[in-house]
Amino acid sequence: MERRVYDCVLGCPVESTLQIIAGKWKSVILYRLFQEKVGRYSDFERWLPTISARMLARQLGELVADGVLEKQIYAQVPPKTEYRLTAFGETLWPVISAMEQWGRQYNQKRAAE
Amino acid sequence: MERRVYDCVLGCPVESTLQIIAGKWKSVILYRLFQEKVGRYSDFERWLPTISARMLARQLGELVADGVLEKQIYAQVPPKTEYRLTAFGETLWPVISAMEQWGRQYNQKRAAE
DNA sequence: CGGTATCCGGTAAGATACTG
DNA sequence: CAGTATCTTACCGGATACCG
Repeated sequence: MERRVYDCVLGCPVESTLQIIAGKWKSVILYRLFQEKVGRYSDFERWLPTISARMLARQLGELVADGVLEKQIYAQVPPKTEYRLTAFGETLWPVISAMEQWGRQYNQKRAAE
Repeated sequence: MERRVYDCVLGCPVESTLQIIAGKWKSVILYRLFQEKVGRYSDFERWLPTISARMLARQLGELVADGVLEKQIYAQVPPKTEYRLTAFGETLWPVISAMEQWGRQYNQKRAAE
């Protein structure tokens, strides 16, 4: 597994959180999973149309490695995998929710200018 | 002014928020300002001992450009500047607060392992 | 004191091709 | 369908030197 975006150098709690959700797509992946509960690889490709296969696999893998997502593999042909939030991942809801509400306000403010 | 870390490509609210607070040091800068209310350049150098002068100036500048911080310059020798949150910046508190609480939990979990 | 200017390396992120 | 492998690019962030 490759490394994540930011190392935590100051021990500040906000830094630790950013370490998990930073990465160009992770916050959106999490946001969609909070809405949809479960997502397959091809679902994410639809939800994030401009992401590359490599980045999607990496960001999902890092979230799994961090214990935020779990991956369920069905041993069948054609293959099928499902990603969902772990109980630990669910605890991120206050963070994602706050980010969503603030971002909504911000988008409106930008649109009004 | 140089560009920020992530462009918002999907229009997702969480993305917009990440656009503002992403950057290796921004969340910590904001967190400290919520605690201290006001910070001078040299204060940040103490609070973030490992940041380079260039990065400190850049991250502060981007936060000012985004309307989150305001910069007050005193025309005197030696020069003196103060940074504080704008009213708009204050609205980020729910986000930073949620990140701080979650990060605290996470750090404890890591420490217990 | 509070910054800029310049140069540069590491790595996040992208494009494309291929596979069990 | 759900990914890897490989190569390449972009740019974030660091080091150093200098300035009003």
